[in-house]
Amino acid sequence: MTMNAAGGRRRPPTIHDVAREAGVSRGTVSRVLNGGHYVSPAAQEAVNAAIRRTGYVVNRHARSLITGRSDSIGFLLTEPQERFFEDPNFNVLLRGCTQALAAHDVPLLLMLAGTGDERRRIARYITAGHVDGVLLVSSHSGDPVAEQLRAAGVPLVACGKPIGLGSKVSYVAADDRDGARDMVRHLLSLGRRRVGMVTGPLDTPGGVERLAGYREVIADAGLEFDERLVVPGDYSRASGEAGAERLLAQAPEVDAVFVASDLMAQGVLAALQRAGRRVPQDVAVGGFDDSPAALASSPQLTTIRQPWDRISTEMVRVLLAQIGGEAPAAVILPTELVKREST
Amino acid sequence: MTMNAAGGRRRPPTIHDVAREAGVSRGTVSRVLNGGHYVSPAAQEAVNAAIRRTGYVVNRHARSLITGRSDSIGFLLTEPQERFFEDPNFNVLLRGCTQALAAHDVPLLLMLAGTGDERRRIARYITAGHVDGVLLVSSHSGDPVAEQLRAAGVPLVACGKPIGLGSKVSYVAADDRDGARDMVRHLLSLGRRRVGMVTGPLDTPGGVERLAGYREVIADAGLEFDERLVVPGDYSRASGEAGAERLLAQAPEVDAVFVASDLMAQGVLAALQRAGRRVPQDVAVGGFDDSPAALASSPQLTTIRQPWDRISTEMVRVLLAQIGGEAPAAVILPTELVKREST
DNA sequence: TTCTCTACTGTGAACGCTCACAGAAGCATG
DNA sequence: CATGCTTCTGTGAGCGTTCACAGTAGAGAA
Repeated sequence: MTMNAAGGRRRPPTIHDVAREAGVSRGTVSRVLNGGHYVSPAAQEAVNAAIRRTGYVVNRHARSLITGRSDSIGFLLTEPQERFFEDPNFNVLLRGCTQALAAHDVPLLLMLAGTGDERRRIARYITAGHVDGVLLVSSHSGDPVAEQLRAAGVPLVACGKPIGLGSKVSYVAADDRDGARDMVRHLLSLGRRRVGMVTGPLDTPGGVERLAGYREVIADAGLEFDERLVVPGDYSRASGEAGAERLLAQAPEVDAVFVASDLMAQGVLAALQRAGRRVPQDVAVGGFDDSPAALASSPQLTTIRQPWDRISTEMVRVLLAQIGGEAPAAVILPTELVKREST
Repeated sequence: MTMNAAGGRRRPPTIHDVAREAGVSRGTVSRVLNGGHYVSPAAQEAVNAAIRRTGYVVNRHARSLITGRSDSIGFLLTEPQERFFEDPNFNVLLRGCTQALAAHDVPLLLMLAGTGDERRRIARYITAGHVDGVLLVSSHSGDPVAEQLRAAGVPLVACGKPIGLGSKVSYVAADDRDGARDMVRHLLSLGRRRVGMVTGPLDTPGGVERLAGYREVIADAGLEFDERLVVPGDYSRASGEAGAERLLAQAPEVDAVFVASDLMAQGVLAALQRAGRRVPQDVAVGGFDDSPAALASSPQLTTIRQPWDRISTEMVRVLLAQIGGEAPAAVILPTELVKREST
């Protein structure tokens, strides 16, 4: 147990070793490590060479102990676990954030809060200062963890506009309403006049906004809003399937459907197929997200692309800025209509 | 910047504060924190009360600095990113590991190594000792990162038997061969005699083993192995679709297909449907994984359940044991046949 | 009583780093 | 030649913990 255990690792070089190797003091090495201000080019070079020779890597624990920063951030998901399993958008977002953070050399701690116990544990962990900030995915309203973190003054950036939190919390979101408008306009431009909708959950901002966009365009086109054409969903595939069935029963004359997520749209496609409706000939179907599911389905889905790359990049940028002392910010990014086979 | 910045957080209580509050010394508090051996019940109680009163949470950085442990582990995914986006199994595994680690109060760092640069950065990060061990998902052979970590003596547990790494690396895997045998036996028991297969990638142990199980049962049943009935896949949905098309072209008399993953099976279902074959009447289809995709497809897939809960739990258990000094171990877990609509 | 053993407690040092401060050197200005 | 300024460098202290060690108190044995 002392010295090197079987197959053990040698004691890694410290800033001291580098200093000795470079013929300078600890302070100088530290300055080089932290931006190199007030360091002569000669010393700069000597230190860098010594770092390369020794294979030195900074000990983040020692650094954190004194700076009070942890130099790591948390990715907190408080969605119910089913959505996490089912929805590839989370993976895309997660990957984007990981990459964006990697560029800043900041590790990402994954925190999945399903049960209440987990929530409490994670909240304690975060408020104890073990992460400098939190990327939050929690679209439903009234999330107690989010509120607790906000109250504790933890830098926070939400994905999508959070409902119920004060306006003081940063968020990055796609322009849901505008995307919905684009899609419904597109469906109308195909000559469809009985355009239905399967909504997202209406306790989420995305769900509300996409429905609002639909209503606006229907009204602008001089069409009457028909309640029978709008059925509720919860973003899950199953709810899309059920929604389409209900839609067909309530309003069999429907000739197009705007579905508030690709995952639900998959369910809609399945239900339409079962009912013998051809897509897009009989019913045109438009999704939302441009998730991998949109390409995997057949026919491939026309959909609204959410700029996930930019969303993740912006979330990280805003969070790091906030950690650096800047004020909270809201960023809304444009969406894009992607035409494929289903319309 | 000194004292409390605007809206800032107060300096959290230290072990010192707790000691003073409890009327004992730092050492005693530390002992309570680390298991409570050689501490009188009275002191024990006083310390716990003081911790509760002060809201003390241990400073992990200070602890890590002296112990040399980071008390965190990495979840490293070196799969190509497409699979990560597409395959819900990763999410299930990730969630399982997160939960299992949470029970030990160990945070999980997510590391996604797509490009070569990312690989190098992550390898350096890990070998620098910033995590105590690594949960590895990298099913393809010849993974340079994995080999590097093994060589550096980093505790490592792979998900699935790693090809090409020395036998010194721990792994946890489902019994792929046995699962395949069960499925093919099941298909034969339905009276099918022209049983095809879409394999997984044959540079992965899972791919190899599932094919081996198929061959064994075909042979045991006194049937002849027919090359035309076996087509290669790579676990992706698209490859399942292509595989089924090829299978129908090569051996139109096929009356059952064992597909090496549920995701591919979704593709197979789509291709069969397009070709006008009814499932299961004309062709029975069996998948592998019991991923969420199996329930989402229609008809719902008969499949082989991989015990993901136990896999993740065991991975964490083995890894922690190894960090604690135990020798590497291999764990193979039984699978289970789940009958649904597709057979 | 005296000694030994066990159960428990306190104290200094150290982990590797950053930060504030004190100084040194070079150069221009009075 | 003193003075100030700028640029650079080294040093000591300290971040919050654990660990090894030294010690104390009480119980039981000699």
